Amino acid sequence: MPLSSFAQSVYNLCRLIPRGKVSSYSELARALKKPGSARAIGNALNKNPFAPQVPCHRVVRADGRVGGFASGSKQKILLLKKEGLLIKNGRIDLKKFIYEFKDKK
DNA sequence: GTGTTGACCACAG
DNA sequence: GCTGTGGCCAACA
Repeated sequence: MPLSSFAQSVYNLCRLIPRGKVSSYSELARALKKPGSARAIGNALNKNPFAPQVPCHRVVRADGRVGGFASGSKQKILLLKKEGLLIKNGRIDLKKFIYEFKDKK
């Protein structure tokens, strides 16, 4: 297996984010049942071997900032704008565009 | 096994 | 709004 199980789970969740919405690294971490691993999530997405197949650009920071991007945060913002999101000063209105993963209990 | 790095987060000032 | 500090986790040397 070319990829670690952790990374696979991350990409798998990214794929589930609907177009026109975004999610946060923390949110992904919670979906993985590993809260606090937001940093590790970003690490996995940075390598993202499935880009642009996987919409990793739909993952932003918890405070609404775009965070980073392998091709430059600018490119990330542009992609999100194309998806119909509103970005203000490099920031996103999470209240409107955040996508929360359903945690099956 | 230890230390460094990184697309992070929360808190304090 | 900003910076700085401490803490979290995974990957790599």
